[in-house]
Amino acid sequence: MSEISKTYSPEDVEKKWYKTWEEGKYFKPRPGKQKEGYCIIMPPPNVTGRLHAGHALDITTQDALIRFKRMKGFEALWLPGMDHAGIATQTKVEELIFNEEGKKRGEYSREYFLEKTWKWVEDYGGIIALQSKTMGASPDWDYSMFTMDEGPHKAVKKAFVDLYNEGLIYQSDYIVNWDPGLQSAISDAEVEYEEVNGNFYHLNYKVKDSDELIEIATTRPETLLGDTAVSVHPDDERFKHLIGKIAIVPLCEREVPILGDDYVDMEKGTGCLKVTPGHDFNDFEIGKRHNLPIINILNKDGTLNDYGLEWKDLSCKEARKGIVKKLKELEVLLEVKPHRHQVGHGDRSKTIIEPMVSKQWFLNTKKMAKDSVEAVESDTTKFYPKGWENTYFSYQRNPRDWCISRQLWWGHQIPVFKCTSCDHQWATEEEKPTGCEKCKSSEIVQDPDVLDTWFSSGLWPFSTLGWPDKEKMIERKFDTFYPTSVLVTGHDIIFFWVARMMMMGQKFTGTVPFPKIYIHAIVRDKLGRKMSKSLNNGIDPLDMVKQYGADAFRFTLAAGSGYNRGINLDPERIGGFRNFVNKIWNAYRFIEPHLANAGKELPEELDHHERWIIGELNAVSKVMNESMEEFRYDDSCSAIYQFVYDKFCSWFIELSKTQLSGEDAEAKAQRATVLRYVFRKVVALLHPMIPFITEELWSFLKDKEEDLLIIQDYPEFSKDNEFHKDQEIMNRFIETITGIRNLRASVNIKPKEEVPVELFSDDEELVKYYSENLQNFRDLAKVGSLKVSDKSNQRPGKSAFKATTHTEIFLPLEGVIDLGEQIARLEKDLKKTEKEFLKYDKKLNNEKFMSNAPDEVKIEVRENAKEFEEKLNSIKENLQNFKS
RNA sequence: GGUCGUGUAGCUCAGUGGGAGAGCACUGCCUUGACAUGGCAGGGGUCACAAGUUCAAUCCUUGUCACGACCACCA
Repeated sequence: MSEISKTYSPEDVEKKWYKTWEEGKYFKPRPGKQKEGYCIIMPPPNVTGRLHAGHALDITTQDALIRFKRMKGFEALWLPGMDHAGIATQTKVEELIFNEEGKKRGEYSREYFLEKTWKWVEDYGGIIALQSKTMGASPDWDYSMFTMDEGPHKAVKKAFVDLYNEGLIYQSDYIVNWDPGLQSAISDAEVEYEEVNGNFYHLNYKVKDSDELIEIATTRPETLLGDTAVSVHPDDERFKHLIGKIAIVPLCEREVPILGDDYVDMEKGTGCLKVTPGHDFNDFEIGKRHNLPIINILNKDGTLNDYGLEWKDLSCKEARKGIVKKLKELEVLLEVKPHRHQVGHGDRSKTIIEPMVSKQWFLNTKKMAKDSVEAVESDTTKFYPKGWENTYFSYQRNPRDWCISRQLWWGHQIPVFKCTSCDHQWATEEEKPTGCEKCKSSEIVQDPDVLDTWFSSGLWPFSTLGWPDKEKMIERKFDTFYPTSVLVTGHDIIFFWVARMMMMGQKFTGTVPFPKIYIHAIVRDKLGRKMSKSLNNGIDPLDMVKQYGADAFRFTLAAGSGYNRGINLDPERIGGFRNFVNKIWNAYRFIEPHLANAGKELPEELDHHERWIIGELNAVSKVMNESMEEFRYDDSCSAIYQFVYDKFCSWFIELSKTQLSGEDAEAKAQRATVLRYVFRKVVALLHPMIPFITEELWSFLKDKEEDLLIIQDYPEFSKDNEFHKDQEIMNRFIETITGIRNLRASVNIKPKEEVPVELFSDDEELVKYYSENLQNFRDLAKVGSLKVSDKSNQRPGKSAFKATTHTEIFLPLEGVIDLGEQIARLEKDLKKTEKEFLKYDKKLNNEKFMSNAPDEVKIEVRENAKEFEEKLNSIKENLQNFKS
């Protein structure tokens, strides 16, 4: 035998099969027996991205699904793509230009920058797609889309113009999260709050024409330069009398009104609030209520502008120091109390966010959000696991208008034009309109801002399928694949992405973009911590693939994926599953020499063991189908693991050895046939999880005319293949063999040494079965001589003895065994069994139980009681016997 | 402050109103003809705590404690 190596080496196998699949166009959707499409849209990774553990899980769960559905006979499309990632990419290219040319934004033209960015995308972008291939991802790469491609760009324009003309997109001066690093507005969702150490500064503001002072607490003293009011609660007895008077803001000596406003919390701070509508969200609202002027004290880069007085051009942080010093000198500053509070940071830039008023584009999402909530409430779209609905609802039930404009260059430029001669402003899908639609002037300019990246992401499920271009929709089979079948993603982007797709999908296609949403876990390190650069606890998927093979890594991720929220990934576990993959390899090595002997079809007449393994195979097929359908990869993996390892390798292969090396040619051929049959099903069942080794083994197992495993039928459950009786007997047989082995070990019999065994049972079928399978006892438990009889017969004397609920097992080894030890062991067992028996017996004697419990429970308890009574009696009698 | 979630074997985690499970780790024995990335056998848990519902609670209810995620607030 063998050219086949003793251990499986993944590297060459993986390369070979990926190439074969890709070149053979096996990832292309092809119509199958289901006559239906099945489509998963891959969450498009950032064009700047590198494969990390989260992607690996994303890929594994989606790829397993798409491979499963492909084998089930669906026209399966996994549509890959790439996101232009406005902020991330812009930042990267700006850095590049700065490093190469020492120039900053504003020192080169928009055209130059975009040229550079496209070049960057071409040269370095999309590495992640190549990396995905090492994981065995099977999307149809020919279908791939980039969010900046012409198709999605047209979709973005169409969507924008429609929403604009409907009045849902509007432009407004409003307070937004301003990222001074990016010099752009960002959406609420892109702000992350971090706790930092700060201070409460207590300041005294003078009240005009009075000796009174009003004490105010603030964490940001520098913003007083933008104060346009002081506010107290209208019912606050302490300050009520000040309402209507004028306060004087220190430093700038600005006279501002003292207001009464319900928003003020009497309990907080000093009960007096300085109002800075230009730089605080709540103050902005107060300002609106009282028609206060808005003063912007900041430049776009976060430094102070002319309102900054002597601190002009300093950053807020710098200015604060100077201002505090000055306030102290002026004796305005009363005290400084340390205070921990949350400060917003840009999720990409990590710079401190300044609330700032500026002119931005907003999308009113109220109606769309409501529709998207209803779709989930009515189960038109279902979350798996269901709990994530709450997260989704919490965002969608209180939608704030979405700030969709970004002061960046990389992205979809807002398709709004303005006429410089008549001031008319309009949105159009035309890329380069020639003149004003009203006055026909050719003096027109396009809005310089670009759209939030998530705007184009929201259209992704249908823009990738050709929408809104009728011809493209036919070409890309919109009708077959939309709505898509399921969305698979992590919970961190339920709001960013899932909610937006739900809104846009319903808005523009009239239907939800997917009926199911599977939210997978977040990958963490083995201690449950998030993977991060600072902890240096990241696990590189490429490393894992290299070390253990893609299959083992995939199986580990799948086995850890169900309805859980986190996967704690420990490389040691991958090692464990690498061993499993190797086990499969070696199971094949065992079967291989017998393949030539094997028939194609399962024989008509199966023997007991064969019926048993077919029955177990049937059962595991059922579990696999059901669990995959519900995204319970964990259940799928443990079911197939157990079947392969335990049922197939430990028992069926072991039971087949004697047969296969025997003289009976017919029996040999039959067993070879069954082994081949079962193993072909096993690799098919496993293929979605571990595609590489299964494809490799299939190439040895398949008939010449058969195609690759990737498009073979997935094994199905069949009523004809249920063999409950054989499973029951086999389970008892396994218990008996284990019992014999246990006894051997307990009296230190060497593994090679044969022992005599006597079995007693009142189960006639079992007695018959034991008698007909003497050879199996020899093979599996080194039984030299076996005596089987019913319990009416005389038991042997001093022996190693064990009772099961159905069989008494004796190893008559007088002289070898230590009787005292045996008795001690039996007494321990007796106690345990007694306890178990009493548990059931007590119930049977409990009137309330007997009158309340359902019949099937009573029957079961009665049976259990009987079984344990039998075991109990066996132990008691024989113990007595040994003692006498 | 709110929402959701978690607490089961040394570790990582499944699970069920009626007999406590898996993988890894651990112990002992085995260089057995597929596999030492292996085989056989084994030890180990008051199912966080308390009360309640029930004939029956690890599972349902309430409370307590601990932990986590997200959201909001933050003068």
